[in-house]
Amino acid sequence: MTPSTKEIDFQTLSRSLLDIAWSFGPKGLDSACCKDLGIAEFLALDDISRTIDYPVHQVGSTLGFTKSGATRIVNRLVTKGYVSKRTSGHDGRVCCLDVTDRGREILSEAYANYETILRRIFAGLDSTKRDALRESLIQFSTLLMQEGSQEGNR
Amino acid sequence: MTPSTKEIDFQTLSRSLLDIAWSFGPKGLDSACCKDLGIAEFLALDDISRTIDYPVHQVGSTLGFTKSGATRIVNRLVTKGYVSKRTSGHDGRVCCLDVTDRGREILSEAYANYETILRRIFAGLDSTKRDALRESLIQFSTLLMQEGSQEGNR
DNA sequence: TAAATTAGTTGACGACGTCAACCAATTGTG
DNA sequence: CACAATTGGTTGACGTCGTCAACTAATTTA
Repeated sequence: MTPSTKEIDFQTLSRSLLDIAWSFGPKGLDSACCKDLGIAEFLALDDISRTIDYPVHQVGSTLGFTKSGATRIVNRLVTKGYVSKRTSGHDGRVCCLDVTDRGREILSEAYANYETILRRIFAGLDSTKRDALRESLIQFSTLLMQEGSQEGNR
Repeated sequence: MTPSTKEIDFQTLSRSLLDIAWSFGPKGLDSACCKDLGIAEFLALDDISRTIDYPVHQVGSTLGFTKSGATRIVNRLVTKGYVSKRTSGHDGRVCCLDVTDRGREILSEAYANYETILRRIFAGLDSTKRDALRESLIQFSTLLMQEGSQEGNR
């Protein structure tokens, strides 16, 4: 039986998305761009840098880790000097995370590395195509995040 | 200093791509769609299923693993019954990998799962937008793969 | 023909994240 | 108000994953 065109499209798309994911993973750009940070650590550090009073458990719930796993990730960031901890004034149980200056540097460097590579990837496109592609990727990411949020509410 | 618009765009794009990657990783769709396969195992299984006489070392070089790492991945697929091994007739050192019927079933199920989720993600878009987005994602994946190939040649 | 190279494997081990138990702080209930 | 229940974070034990280095066997090279 020959798959219908529609089915082939979704398989190609799925595989393409998986390839994209793999390319940004530990074997791909993550190791090239993020120095000594795994992708989970990088995302956690980025989130922490954008939010005031970011608690440990938020690392876990945002990225899908257990409390214990969140602690491990946070402790690695602290050990590396990219994040510091302090107790929340509002709740004595809560441990708030702040990005350090060094952490901000690391983030900047990583984003600069990603930019360099993305510019290279887009180099063969005219600016209209490039912008369209960029918008699409951001749109898809937004749709994915929304889908993930809805999944979480089930 | 206020970042220029251009810099913000690449940072947003980078973060979006990382979010996409994370969404397809072990904490995201991979666990939802691929049963007992990690993303590396899934990609290896998919590659093996598309190629005749796929050797173990190809698993390593395609996905960025050492020989040893490739052996581990392959052995896990064999243990799960999704891949079988045989010695190549052309070269007694080489171990050729074949996908089993069970392996094909697993791939089909996983792709069906991805399709279901992608349909849901695209549900709010009209078909023109949907097709454009789909094309863009496949295009970006292709560009990424090409970039990765050039990197490999350096 | 022997040395060098290649394909694949294996033991040891470090990195990562889960589970379960634990402690302390806070919230909820009677 | 006192106590039970819940929440935030940590820690030891442990399983999974992939690397390194050493090894064996097959093939290629000089």
